[in-house]
Amino acid sequence: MEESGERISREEKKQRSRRRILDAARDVFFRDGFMLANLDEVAMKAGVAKGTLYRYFESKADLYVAVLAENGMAFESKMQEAAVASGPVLERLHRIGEFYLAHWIEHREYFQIFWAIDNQSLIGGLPDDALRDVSKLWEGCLEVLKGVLDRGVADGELAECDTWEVSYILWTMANGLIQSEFIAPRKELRRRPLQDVYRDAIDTVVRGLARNEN
Amino acid sequence: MEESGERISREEKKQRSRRRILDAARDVFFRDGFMLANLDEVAMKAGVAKGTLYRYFESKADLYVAVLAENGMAFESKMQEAAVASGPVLERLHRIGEFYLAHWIEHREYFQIFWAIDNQSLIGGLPDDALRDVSKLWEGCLEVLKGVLDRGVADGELAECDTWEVSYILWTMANGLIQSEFIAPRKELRRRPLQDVYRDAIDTVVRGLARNEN
Amino acid sequence: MEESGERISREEKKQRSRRRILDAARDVFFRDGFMLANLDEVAMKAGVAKGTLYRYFESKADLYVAVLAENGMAFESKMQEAAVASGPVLERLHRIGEFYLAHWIEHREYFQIFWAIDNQSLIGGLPDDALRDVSKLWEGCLEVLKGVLDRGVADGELAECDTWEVSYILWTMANGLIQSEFIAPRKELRRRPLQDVYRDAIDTVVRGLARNEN
Amino acid sequence: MEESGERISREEKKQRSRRRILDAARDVFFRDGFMLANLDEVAMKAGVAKGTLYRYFESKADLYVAVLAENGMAFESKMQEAAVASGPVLERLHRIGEFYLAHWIEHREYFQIFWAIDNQSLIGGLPDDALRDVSKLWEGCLEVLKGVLDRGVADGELAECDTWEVSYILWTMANGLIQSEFIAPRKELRRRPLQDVYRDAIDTVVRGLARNEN
DNA sequence: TATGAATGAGGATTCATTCAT
DNA sequence: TATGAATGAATCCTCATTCAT
Repeated sequence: MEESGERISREEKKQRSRRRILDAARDVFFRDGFMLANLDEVAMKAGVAKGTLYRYFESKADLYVAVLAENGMAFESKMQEAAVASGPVLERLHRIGEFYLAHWIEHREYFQIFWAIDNQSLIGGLPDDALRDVSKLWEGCLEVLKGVLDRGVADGELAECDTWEVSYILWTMANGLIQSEFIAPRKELRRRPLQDVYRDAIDTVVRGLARNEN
Repeated sequence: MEESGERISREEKKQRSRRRILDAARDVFFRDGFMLANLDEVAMKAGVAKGTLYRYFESKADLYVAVLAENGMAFESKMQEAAVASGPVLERLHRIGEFYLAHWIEHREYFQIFWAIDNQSLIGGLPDDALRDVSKLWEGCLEVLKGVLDRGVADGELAECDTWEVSYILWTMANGLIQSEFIAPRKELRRRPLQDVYRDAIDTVVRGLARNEN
Repeated sequence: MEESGERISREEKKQRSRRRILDAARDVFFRDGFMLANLDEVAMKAGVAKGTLYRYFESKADLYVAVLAENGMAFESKMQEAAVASGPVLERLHRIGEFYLAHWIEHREYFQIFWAIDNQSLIGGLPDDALRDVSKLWEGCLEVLKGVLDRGVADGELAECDTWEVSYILWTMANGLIQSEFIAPRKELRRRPLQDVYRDAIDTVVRGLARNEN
Repeated sequence: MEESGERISREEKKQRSRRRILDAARDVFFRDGFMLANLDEVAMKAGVAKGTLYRYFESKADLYVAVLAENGMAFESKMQEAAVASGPVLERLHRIGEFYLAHWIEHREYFQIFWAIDNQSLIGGLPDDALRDVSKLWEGCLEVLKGVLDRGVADGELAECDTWEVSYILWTMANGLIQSEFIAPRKELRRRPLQDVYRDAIDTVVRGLARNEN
């Protein structure tokens, strides 16, 4: 019992340290960017010694990737949830869109990085794993969308169309909207909530598809 | 006479140096990104001494901004051209879209940077001027689009609609498409030329607007 | 009874741990050298925790010295053996030489270290004890040689000579030969076994002494 | 004129800096060894900034190699000189031996390092070039010795013998003697100058060869 | 005006050692 | 007694910027 209690206590402490390091790293990385981020500060904010970082993460890049991966995993599981629900196609698309925008606007820093991570020239020095993971993340989104559209076409709710391409357009539009949210001056030009704009955009596209059929 | 000739020759020399520095800087910045770019290499490629860089540009960031600004100006003047032309609304939108995609895919590095420049966490250390300039650039695009749509509505070619928002959607869609072009694995999922996809997207949206009206 | 049994078992365990640590340390120290050797790896290879090392050895240097001392003791006892045997001087010198070369070529890493240990500029940070121990080791060799030579002179087998100096030369020659064995490219220049070369060298020197007398 | 004067002054300054860095590096490397040597101290002793070191040498190892190479080159040219001279074989061998011992005892730190450099485990982290250079240096010595012996045999001054092997023995003996000089306690056992011991050793070996022939 | 040598602050990483459990 | 998490000093190297020539 005592032994077990001891072990748990140590393990707990370890987990807490890891957590604090990740949190501190997230703050510093998002404020200063990968290159400018200073591990001294991360350690200080996490309340651990500099060397302790290296017991948990092999390198600065590794720590960065860990920060990103955490969000990626959270995103994926929530995305699956949002997609699983049943209902009419439009409604399902709205729901997915709502989640998608909400998630990335809440975690805007992650979006920026995921979105730009492929552009090696902006970051540089990141391990290839990170790139691959991010690519897969986007691919998953497209597949979810296509699944919904395919179902809609099969059910006769949607006009026949190239579901890959429509997924692509919808996804692309969402990303463009989110990104626009982060470009400071743009916001003033838009008076409606982003989610409403996207909802209308979805409707417009779907209507466009329907009409195309006629 | 001689003095004037000499002065001109000096001025020419200066311009040529500036040109070579900018070209070298562009190459290096785009290959390595702002943070990783090395001014030693820029100087070498430009065929000038390192110290000479500082006679033309105040700092690394200043040089970077100069590189970006050059492209920004070129883009703006060409964008105006593409927009000025007359014709039916759809055709004008197609033309603008074609130019927009073509330009940014040709200058993909600029797009990446313009698109992400406000994300401090990716770059950091850039002067505010750069950010403002880029914002204005995007604003100009939206205004051009809105002008075309307003005209279309006024002429009865287009259904009544919130032209700001439609501009926003169209612009957003284009940006998303371009960005997607740069995410390696995405390309394989799209079998049609990007420009065709965007053309259809425009049509779909416009059709959606028309049908919305009914 | 039980207590005693337990104590023995504990003692045994301790000895086994010590043994495993020394073995692991030897491997790592010889592969990477004192400075580059990593105690993490030593602990891992020994199958104990890092902290445990410090229950057996006070410091990295202390562990290193222990590794060296072990070989030193083995060498000394075998050297005594090789020298004790009787027979004509030449034969005894041959036998000692054979053992000397064989031992150090088998334990080349030890030789390298013993040979260079006083060169602070190569290692550095080692305690003075180590240096003293090694010096004594070499001194012992010289004394053994001198003993044999003195006996040879006393028996009339050898010409009168400065036995210190001849010991010195013979010892020096052996060391040079062994060292040369470890310098990669040298090996190709020598077509005969090292032991044969040394045997001839001994003969040559002894012949030289004899002739000198004449 | 002025321009040229300027250029020389700069060049001079550069050479002086290089010189000071090498000198400081030699002192520190020889006192602390490669691994323990601190470039901060080197810079300080050289009276330059830390970064300046890297304008002259690519890395710590590169600087170390430069220090060694300087001595290597000096040795080689002097060795050639010592060997070129004419005279009876014995006399030439004595002269070479005298130079060899004198040089390495004067530059004892170099000897230690050259001698042990092949033993990666003592140093570690040195570029392969260094190793190759050092090997060549020793090879050169052997070739010089063999040249002299071959000539002696050809002239009938020396008995027929395997000149490779005799070179090897003579060289080996010299190295052993020099090394013994650096093992602290040994020195007290030898009352005659090292050079005299070696001279006698050469004589003994050559006499041994002659007698062997008979 | 152009040069390029010199600068030095700044940061990631390692690892022997300690100590609470 | 054994553990292994935590420590933090130590150090190499980079590179934007300056300034004497």
